[in-house]
Amino acid sequence: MNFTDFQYLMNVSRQDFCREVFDQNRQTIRVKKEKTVIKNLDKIFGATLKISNRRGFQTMSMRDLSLETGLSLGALYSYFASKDELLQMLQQQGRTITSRVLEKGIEHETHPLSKLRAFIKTYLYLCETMYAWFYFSYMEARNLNKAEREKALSSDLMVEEKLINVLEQGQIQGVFKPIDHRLAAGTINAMIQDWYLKRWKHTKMNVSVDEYADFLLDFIEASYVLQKH
Amino acid sequence: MNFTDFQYLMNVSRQDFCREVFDQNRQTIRVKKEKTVIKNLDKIFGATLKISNRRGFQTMSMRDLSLETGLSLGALYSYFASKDELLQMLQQQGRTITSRVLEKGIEHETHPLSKLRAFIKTYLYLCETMYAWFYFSYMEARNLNKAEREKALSSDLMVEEKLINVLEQGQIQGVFKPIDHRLAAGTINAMIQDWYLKRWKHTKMNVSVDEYADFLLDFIEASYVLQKH
DNA sequence: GTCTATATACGGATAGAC
DNA sequence: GTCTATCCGTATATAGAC
Repeated sequence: MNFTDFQYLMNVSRQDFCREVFDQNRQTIRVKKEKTVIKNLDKIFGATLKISNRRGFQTMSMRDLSLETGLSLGALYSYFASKDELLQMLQQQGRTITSRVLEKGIEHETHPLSKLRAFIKTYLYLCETMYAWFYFSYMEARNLNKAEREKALSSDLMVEEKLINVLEQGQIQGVFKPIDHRLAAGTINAMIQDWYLKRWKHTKMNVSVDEYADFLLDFIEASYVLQKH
Repeated sequence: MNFTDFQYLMNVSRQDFCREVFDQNRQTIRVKKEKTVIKNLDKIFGATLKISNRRGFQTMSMRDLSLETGLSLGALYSYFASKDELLQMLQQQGRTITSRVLEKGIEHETHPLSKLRAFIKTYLYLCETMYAWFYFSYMEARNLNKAEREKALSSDLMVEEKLINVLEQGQIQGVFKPIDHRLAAGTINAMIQDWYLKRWKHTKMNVSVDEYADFLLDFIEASYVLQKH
């Protein structure tokens, strides 16, 4: 699987993303026409990610958002009750997609090494597809209220748990070395997250997501794999 | 070398830190008595890091800072001309120390593998000693003005350049495998930065900085070292 | 050197017209 | 559905007393 295959398989379109948000927030969104809601939510989310990833969510004023989306302040507030709720809508939706796609990405693999490879590629490709969201989510986690912050943390841990399972199963089957799987999963996660955290650097270095994936896999396999298959 | 040795060697005392800031900012700091300045700068920096690392620098109001330091708004503004200048003072000083300590940490090593080990340990120990600053610097880089942001980026790149040099030299001498050193340095940097970026997780996992250092070294050496010495 | 009081601007959010 | 106008709280920064 390469990045093009992934995009075709997953089809994480922005329209679907917005339709789901609409379904889950019908009580707070005062606008009723689906087509209008999807069109404007798409604008709002895009603009929020764009402005926030440059200067931070707190620094983005509602007037900034109004200017960027072309919607007035009043119109914006018919899609969410508060700026904080906008943040929560964005977070929730990203988490749902992440969990769903990661599960889907490894479900058909049986051999530990194939599972590890599929996991890393799927995760990395997902980060690439939704890089603006991942960056946003990482950097704004601090600004969430307690309940939402807990959700963000456990979402990050959930990803690592999936990876720990793959590594543990692999060790039991004699494919991976007996190392500290929690630390291993943590460092692998860190390297993947670096893909979007240092995006400017990777762009400047002219590294594609597939090159980065191959590099990581070689690196990790050289350390963890006991016998090549 | 372990963490205790490092702390003794470097002796990065907060007092020295503040004295240097004072020397470099005599034109903006209106208070003249050195003892007073050092005492209060120490309070101010500590409080800024404490509050900002929980809720972000933008979100921290000058009133918050006043409350936490026990200094009035007026008093605070006799140590810097604006909130933005406070940010710059903090950034500048951390960068200076980082550069100085990293250089010192590897200068006596000659063998590539010893150099790599010394570099990783020194860097990691430095992150541990000044974890609040490193976290702050990473998360607040976006809030800097263009000139200051450039400095922050090039400081991060400087660290990676040092590492690339070590890896390249090692490859020439036949100790390390011929891999992409830029990507390698980047991922190693990412794993080290994860130490402070996910501090809550490492605390919860009860991993010491020495255990983390040993894990990283084993991991990296298993991938990069051609022949063990 | 530090304080209190305040000038001034900008933030999120809402009311009510269209 | 979307707009404009506005309320009201809080932000940074400063002036001037002590």
